[in-house]
Amino acid sequence: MLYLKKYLTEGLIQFTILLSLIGVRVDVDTYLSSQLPPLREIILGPSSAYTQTQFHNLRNTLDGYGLHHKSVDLDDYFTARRLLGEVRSLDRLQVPSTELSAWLVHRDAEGPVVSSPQSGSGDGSSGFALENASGGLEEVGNLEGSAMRGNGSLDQGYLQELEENLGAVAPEDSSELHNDSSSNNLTKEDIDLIDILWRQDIDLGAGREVFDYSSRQKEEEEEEEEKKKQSEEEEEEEEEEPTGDSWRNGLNQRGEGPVDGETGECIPQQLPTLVDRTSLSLQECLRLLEATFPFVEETEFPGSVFPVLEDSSEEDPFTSSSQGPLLSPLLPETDSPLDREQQWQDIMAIMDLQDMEVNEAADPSFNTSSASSSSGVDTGSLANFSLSAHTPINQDVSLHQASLPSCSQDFPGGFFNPELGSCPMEAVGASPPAALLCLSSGNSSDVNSTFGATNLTDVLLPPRLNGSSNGTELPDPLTGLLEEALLDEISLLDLALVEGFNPAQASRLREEFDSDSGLSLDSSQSPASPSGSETSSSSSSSSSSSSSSSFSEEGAVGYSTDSEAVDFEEGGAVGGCYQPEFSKFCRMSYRDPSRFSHLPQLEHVAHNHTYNLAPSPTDQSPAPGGVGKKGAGREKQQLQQDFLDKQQSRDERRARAMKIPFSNEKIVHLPVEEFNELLSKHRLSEAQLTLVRDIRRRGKNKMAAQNCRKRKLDTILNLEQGVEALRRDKARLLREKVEFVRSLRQMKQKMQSLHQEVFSRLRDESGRPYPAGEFSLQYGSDGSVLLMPRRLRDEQQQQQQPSRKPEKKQKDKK
DNA sequence: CGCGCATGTCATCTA
DNA sequence: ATTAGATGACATGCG
Repeated sequence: MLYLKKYLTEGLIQFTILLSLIGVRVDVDTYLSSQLPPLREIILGPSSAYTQTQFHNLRNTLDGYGLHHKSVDLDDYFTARRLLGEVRSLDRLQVPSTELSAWLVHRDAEGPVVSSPQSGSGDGSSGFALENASGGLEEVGNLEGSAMRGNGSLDQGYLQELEENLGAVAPEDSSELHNDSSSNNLTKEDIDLIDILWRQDIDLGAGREVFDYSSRQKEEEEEEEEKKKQSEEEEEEEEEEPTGDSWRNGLNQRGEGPVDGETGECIPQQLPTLVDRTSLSLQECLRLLEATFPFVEETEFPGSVFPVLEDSSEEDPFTSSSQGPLLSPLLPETDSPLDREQQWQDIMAIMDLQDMEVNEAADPSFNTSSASSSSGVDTGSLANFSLSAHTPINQDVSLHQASLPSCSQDFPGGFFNPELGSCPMEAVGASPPAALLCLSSGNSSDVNSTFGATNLTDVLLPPRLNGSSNGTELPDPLTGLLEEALLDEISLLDLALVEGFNPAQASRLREEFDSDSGLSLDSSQSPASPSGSETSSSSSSSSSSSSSSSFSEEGAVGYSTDSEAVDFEEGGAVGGCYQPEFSKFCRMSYRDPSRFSHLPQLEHVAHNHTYNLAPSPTDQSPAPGGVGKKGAGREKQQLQQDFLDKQQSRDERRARAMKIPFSNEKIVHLPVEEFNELLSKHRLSEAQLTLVRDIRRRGKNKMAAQNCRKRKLDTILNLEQGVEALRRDKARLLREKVEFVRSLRQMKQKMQSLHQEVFSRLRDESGRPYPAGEFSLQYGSDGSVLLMPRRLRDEQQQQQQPSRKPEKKQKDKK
């Protein structure tokens, strides 16, 4: 449990902060309430991910005014607020809400697909399940378990076959699929372009709403379907023909511009991209699926992705699979911490990815700082995308998002369905075409036909992004930026984030571990390091500052005038051997040389800049003891007097001239009551009283001015520190983002390949492949896989919309 | 002599 | 109303 808590806390908080930094309101409940109810309580603990929310609450409710302007909290508050603002200003990102859709099918070694579309039933539960040989829907279970079952399950041989064919078969299929549209042959270059487009599809990350989905209803529906299946099987078979017609009808409609089931808007026709650059094994891919499914809200198989399938169905491009596969659960229901960790990593990667390319395209600093590397990931793909816009073959390549509100396109790329928000709208406006092109990377011929074959990359992307390419190898874009020093900082920052995103703590930790920060921050941090000399100097203020956080609190509150030092020079009052420097040192404890010895500009801070006032009559009056002296004695005394005059401040000399019977230190530092008592004890003339009060006033003000200046200095230093910290944080975040992008890219490639492969092996009873444009694989929460007509699925989704929230609440209670 | 810096001082505001 | 503290502005001394 502790492990889980730690991991979730860290991961979720980082993730939350990442989102928050880029302006996305983070609602952790949305993620966790339905899927991981226990984790919610965990995260809502002291180290809550809501820390930032609390911070916002602080800003909203108090807005800083509730804090005393001298308090440390205020400094922390402003510091945190400033830092947060700077961080937010680093990248102007818009993270789209994307969807994550995943599919997994179970192939039956025997026979054709048992189930068939359940259209026109009128009961709404029209999706039909693909039964395995044993009949009935099969729960998503352990992958190996399913495989070993042999009959009705995916056997190992098939798994291996899939795995082996992932790299080769898929591109083949893609080429065949593309044949129908425009190009017959996929050259290597074309495949590269497709791959590039795939990479560009990276930013089509999954949205949070994906994880909101409660598929319990689908479970019930599946069960209901299972019950109905036996009775309606015959009827379904009868309806299969019209359903098949409906496919064609739908495709015909699609030819005119298919209508999105939800939005009713035209759906640009998409062609599939079947490029596989798998480096992961099929098992890994399946694990990934398994990790993803618990959060899959909407399983959607690309409908218009395979428009070609309908026409080419007779050709049966999927010759590799002669057997009629059945959908069946492949996902193991492992719940090990590792799997859960995998899930979180996947989710975080997906979510964080959303703004990746947008950021890269919009953030000049990013591109400049990591010109060669960052572009290697996405810029390269973008550059190739520009090529693809001119290449006919690329028009057949579909990289799209299934859930685009206006132009939803169904395609395996819809695994990660970003919404329009991920597109840098400011570049081309918020028009859906632009967004579509931005997100789907100019994927289909429809896109080009609809919006012209203009090279949109010129519009959407900075020019330099179009320069580099290759897209094959993806060097770390931030290797130049992120140096080894950042590694340590990452952990520190993460720790700070977990602890509540306290910039002060983060920076403090950072300073503790990062000695060579290169900043002149030593002044603010030095109180802690040379504490030995400091504590010995009876400097209460400095000690207090050293114990507190590093952010300017010492400047705010740490300059307490050590009244205990008042008595220090008592007795040496007027005309005595009073040492102004020493008294000043004691008085202004923050002047501890150890603190400022690091600052060159403060090396001479201890200078005694006592003013030499224009000699007043009292000042020129000789000291009482030296009036009647003669010769060397008098001269000596005069020299001594001059020395004292130089050493003493104006007020001290004045006090000495006015024969004030107590030291200036007392005058200045005594509390009001004691000061008044002191005045009452001594019979002083009006002039003396005035002088004493002036001395007190000036003394107080002098200290106040010193404190004020110290605060200013600390503020400046802290600003420098904050800027540096933000730079590092930014670099770290960028690196993490790139890593997430990589991970997600691999995931998507694997997912698409797997899905493509599995779906291509599906055959209806007549041995024909199912047209992907008309059917979609849909997953239930229990792992069951349904082959469902897309129209019916859309209807179900619409019906299920209102009941989502109650379901989530129910799950929360569990 | 002018400049920059540190410091002191005053006036003013605020709590 | 008084006091203490904060702070901007200015003055002063020093290198």
